[in-house]
Amino acid sequence: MVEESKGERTRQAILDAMYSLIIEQGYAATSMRQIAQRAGLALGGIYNHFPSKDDIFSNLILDRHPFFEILPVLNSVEADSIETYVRTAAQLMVEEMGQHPDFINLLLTEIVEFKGQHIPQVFNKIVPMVLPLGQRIANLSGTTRNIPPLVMMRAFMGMFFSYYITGVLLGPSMPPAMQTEQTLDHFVEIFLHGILVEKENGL
Amino acid sequence: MVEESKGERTRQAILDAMYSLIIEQGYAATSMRQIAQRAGLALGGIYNHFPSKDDIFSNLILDRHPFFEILPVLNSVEADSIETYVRTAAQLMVEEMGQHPDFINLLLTEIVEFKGQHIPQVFNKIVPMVLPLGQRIANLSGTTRNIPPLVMMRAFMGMFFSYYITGVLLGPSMPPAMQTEQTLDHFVEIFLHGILVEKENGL
DNA sequence: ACAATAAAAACGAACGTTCGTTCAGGAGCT
DNA sequence: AGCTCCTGAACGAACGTTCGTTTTTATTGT
Repeated sequence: MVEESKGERTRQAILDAMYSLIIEQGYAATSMRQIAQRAGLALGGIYNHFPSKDDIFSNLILDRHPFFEILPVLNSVEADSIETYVRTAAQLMVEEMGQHPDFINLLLTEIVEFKGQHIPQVFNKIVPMVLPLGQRIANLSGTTRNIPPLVMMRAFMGMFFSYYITGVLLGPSMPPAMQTEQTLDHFVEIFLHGILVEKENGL
Repeated sequence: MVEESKGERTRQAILDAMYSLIIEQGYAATSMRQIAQRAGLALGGIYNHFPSKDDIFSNLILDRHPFFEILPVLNSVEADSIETYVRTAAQLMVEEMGQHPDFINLLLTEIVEFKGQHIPQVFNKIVPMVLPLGQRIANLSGTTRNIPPLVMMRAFMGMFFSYYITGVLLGPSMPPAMQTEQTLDHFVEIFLHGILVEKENGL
C-alpha cells in the first residue's frame, strides 16, 4: 500500500522526533540520545540517515518551516473585495497560528541557534507561493493606495504576526487595555484605514 | 573617585562578557570558561558573584533588555501632531535598532532558551514607561479612530519592529519590490491612513 | 599613620556528567 | 551472498560546578 521504504520511514521518524523535542525543550537541550529513543532506534542508527545533528535540523527547517503552513491558508481565502479579504485572512492567520503555538519555536530556533543561515533557502521556496497571491489580491475590487502589493503583504504579515506573538508572549502581563476581544479588529481597522480620521469637510 | 567597589566592577565585567559572547555565538555555545576569560578572571571566580550560568543571564536580561533602549527614544520625540509624531518615531525607532543590530539576539535568546520566563518581570518595568507615553500621544492634535491608545502603541511597535527584523533577516533574499528606500514610508502611510483609499463621493 | 584582622574576591585543578560521533559486529531481507 | 539498517559500547572533548587554598581589599584598633 504505502510506497515508503523502511529507510524513509525511519528518516521521517527522526525528523518527527527532533521536531517535537525542539518544541518541548529547544535545540541545544535536545540530545541525539533523546532523538534516537523517541524515533525508536539506537543512538548509532541515526547516523545511517543523517551525518550530524545540525544536518537533521537543516532538513527539518527546509521541510517544515512554519510559513509553509501559513501561506496556503492565506491562499485559500475567498473574497470579492480587498476589505473582506483582509478581514478574513487576518482572522484565519491568527487562528492557524493559534492551533500550532509550537511551530514558532522552530522559526526562532533557526534564527538564534543558526543565525538565520537557512533563511535564504526557505525564502526562495516561499517567494513563488507569495507572488501569485499578491497578484490575486491586486485584482480584487477596492481602491488601494499607491503601494506595491508585496509591501502591503509584508506589512500584513508583520502586523498580524506581531499581534499573535505579543499575545502569546506578553499575554497575561499586558494591561487590560492592550488586549481585549476587539484588539484584532482594531488591528484590521488600522491596516485598512489607518489610525487617523481624515477630516471630511473641515468642521 | 568612583564609588564602585571591586566586586561590583567584576560583576559588571561578567555581565559585559556574557552579553558580547551571546551576541557573537548564542547562549548555549557560550561557556563559563569563555566568560571568565573575557571578564578577566579565573573560572571559579565567577561563582563568587553569580550562583549559576542561568543566573547571569537572568540579571543580564533584567538590566539590559533591548526595550529599555527603545522606549526612551520614543519618549524623546517632540511633535505637535500625531502624524508628525508617528513619522518621526518610526524613523527613529528603526534607526535606533539599526545601530544595535545585536541586541535583538538577547530578546530572542530569552524566548528560545528560557521560554520567555523573564517576560513578566521585564514587562512590569516597561509598563510604567509606556503608560505616560500613551498619555502624551493622546494629547497631540489630530483626530484618531476610536481605538485604545495602548492598542495603537502595540500596533505601532509591532509594525515597525517587524519592518526592521524582516529587513535584517530576509534582506538580501527579498524580491526588490519588497524592499526599497520608500518601504518605510509606505509602512508609515499604512499605519496612518490604511491601505484603502476611501471613496470621496462615489464616482 | 600603621599594623592586625576579618571579609571578599580570585585562583585553578579536579569532579562527575553529558555531549556528538565512531565503529565493529549482528539482524533481516532479497 | 550481499545489502540495508540497526545495535550499543566506547571515545575524547567539553561542559557547569565545587572546593581547598591563596591573594587582595576593606575595616578596625591603636
